[in-house]
Amino acid sequence: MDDAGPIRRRARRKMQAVTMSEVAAAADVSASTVSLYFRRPKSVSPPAREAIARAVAELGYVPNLVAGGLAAASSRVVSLIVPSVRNAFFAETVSALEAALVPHGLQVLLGHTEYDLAREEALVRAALAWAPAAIVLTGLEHNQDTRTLLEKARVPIVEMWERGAAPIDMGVGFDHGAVGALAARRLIARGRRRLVFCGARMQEDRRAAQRAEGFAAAAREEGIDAAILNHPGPADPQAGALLLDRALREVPGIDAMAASNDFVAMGALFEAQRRALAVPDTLALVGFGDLPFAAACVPPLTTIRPAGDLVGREVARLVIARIRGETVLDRAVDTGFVLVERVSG
Amino acid sequence: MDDAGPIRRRARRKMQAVTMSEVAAAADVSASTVSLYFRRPKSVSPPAREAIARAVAELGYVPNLVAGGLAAASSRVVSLIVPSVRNAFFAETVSALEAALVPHGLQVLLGHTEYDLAREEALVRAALAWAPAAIVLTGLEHNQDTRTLLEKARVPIVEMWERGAAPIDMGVGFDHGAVGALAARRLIARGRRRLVFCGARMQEDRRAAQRAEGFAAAAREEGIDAAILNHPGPADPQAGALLLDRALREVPGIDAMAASNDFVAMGALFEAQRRALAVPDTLALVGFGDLPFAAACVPPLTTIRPAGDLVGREVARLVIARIRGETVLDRAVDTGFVLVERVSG
DNA sequence: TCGCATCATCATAGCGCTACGATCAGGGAC
DNA sequence: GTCCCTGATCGTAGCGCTATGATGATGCGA
Repeated sequence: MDDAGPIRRRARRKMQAVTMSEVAAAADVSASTVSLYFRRPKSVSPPAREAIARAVAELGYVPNLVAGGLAAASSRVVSLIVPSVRNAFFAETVSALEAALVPHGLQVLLGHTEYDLAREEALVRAALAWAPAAIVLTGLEHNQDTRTLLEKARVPIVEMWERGAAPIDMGVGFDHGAVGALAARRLIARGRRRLVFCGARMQEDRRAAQRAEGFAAAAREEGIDAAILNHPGPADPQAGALLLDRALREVPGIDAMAASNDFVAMGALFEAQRRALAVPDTLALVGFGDLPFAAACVPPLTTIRPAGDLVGREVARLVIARIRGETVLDRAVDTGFVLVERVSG
Repeated sequence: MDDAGPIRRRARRKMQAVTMSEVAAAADVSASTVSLYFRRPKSVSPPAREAIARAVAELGYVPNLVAGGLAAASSRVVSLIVPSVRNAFFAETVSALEAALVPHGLQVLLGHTEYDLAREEALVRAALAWAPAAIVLTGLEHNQDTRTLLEKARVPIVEMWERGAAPIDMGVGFDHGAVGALAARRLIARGRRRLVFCGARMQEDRRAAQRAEGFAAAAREEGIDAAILNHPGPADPQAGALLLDRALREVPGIDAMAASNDFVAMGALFEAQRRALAVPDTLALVGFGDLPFAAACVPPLTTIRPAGDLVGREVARLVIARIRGETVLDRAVDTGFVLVERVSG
């Protein structure tokens, strides 16, 4: 019952220079028409369209997507969660994905898990707070809380860079076990019998571990007992050098090595060169990634190329289709990989 | 005068599962208190705090930052614009910056210019639409429209990875000309006289061009006329191989080469190996970046290390200080660089 | 006892936009 | 002329939150 009467309140600070209604006033139309002009220009008559365009240009109007997102109950943001952009694979995917989304007016909100599932959960929580148009994350393994959060969210979700178990919503990736198997079969077909898989950070990088397992399993099928060596640090050339050194000591008669990625392979290549160990004659070497330097190495590196940019583009395709309300039939896209036969192995 | 009367409207679709007022109801406090709980927990009494925490956990409440951003006239987003995350330097910076911002509840909105100033302008426009807490972009060179947009925006702005002209607002980076000069002086001090700078994409990558110019200028001071070679494609090892090939043909008697980055240097190293050209005896080689493989090369690569992660951390420091309303005295931070003396040059 | 801080809590008015439904003009079909 | 359809435009009611200032409750010195 406290009808307080005409209390004067201090004017609230204005958030932005030019608002939509100011544009509307300048163009002599209503705010609704200006809004429509941005969302469906074709529904606005040419004269009004022109007047609004002129007003927008003159006033330097920039639409406020925060307000738009709130009103529309969904923002034009795609939340992207990867282990690390310092990893060349994810950098490529992030780049391709962003490039494919921008033409559709979508922007990328980026987060890094550093291979930590708890951090992933925090990032998913933060992502959800933005009412994103979609959430893209890496891999099929998540915390139970993360899963629950994602399942409850009525948002398109894409899990990428892995294939196997059913995705929560949609998936884009390939079978890492098959990559490892391909490397093993390649080396065996070339007459190698003492195989080692050298990986880095496999205690965290589950996909690298899958490649290692696929490698060992395929070797076993051929009656060969392949060794798996892990370096706990980052997957860089130094790890490759260290791993080759260990392999040489721990696996007598080693004649072939597969690396969990091309940087590791390159490190092994350099280490072999330092030891005057002939590649591929004495030691055959297969990498993973076909990173830009693989072809330039001496000798050129045989490697398995996943389509990192294709992953990004396919993710974008699914996301855009879902935002448009189209039904997505292929909810689990296989982007595959190819063996790039060069000289090293 | 159309007092329309009690028109029934259809209920608007609810945007999210649990709202703040539902949490408030469950915790038996007002929505204001819940809001305060999230913004300044210490201003809420312990019993209320506990009740709210319980309600949040039970209902699985996730705050809506879109609404918060609108009401508070600024969002917890930092817009980050780089040429490309496929570039290892920027990947490192993006990674370090994101890691430093997340603990402060800030998220990164990422955009790639691909070295295109028009694209940069579009990205700045899109960034502004999010009322970001800050805008971080790469380099000091921008379109006139971009500059105007940024100057008008009342938002902290950091220009990174370059130093020279005054930044629009704040700057974090180093002098690329000095990097080139350091490379030249190093090679000359080691007795080299026929110098070449090999760069890639320098028609677009202005900072690489600055390194080239600094290199040539320092050589000139020593009475040496250094050549500059540019490869228009991406700065990868293939470019390095091509450039060394060209240098060998176009610069008779060449005895030293500086590369615009370590990938290019690595390509030159491999090309030298292919030609049985001794490094450093016949050809000295200096790179830029100290990327993870530089130390692992054969021979280990002498290179100049910029502090890519430091750039990210310093940017974060400035951004956070400004968001907190602190005065930033050092508006142009020099992150410097160091010569990493190894074997190649 | 009063007066005046201090602290915790609350009610309210937007932030700038979009979705919805209403309105209005113009154009056939009958 | 009437009816209905279509296309363009508009007014309004929120979206979920935060900033602001008001309201009580409590403590403390005088």
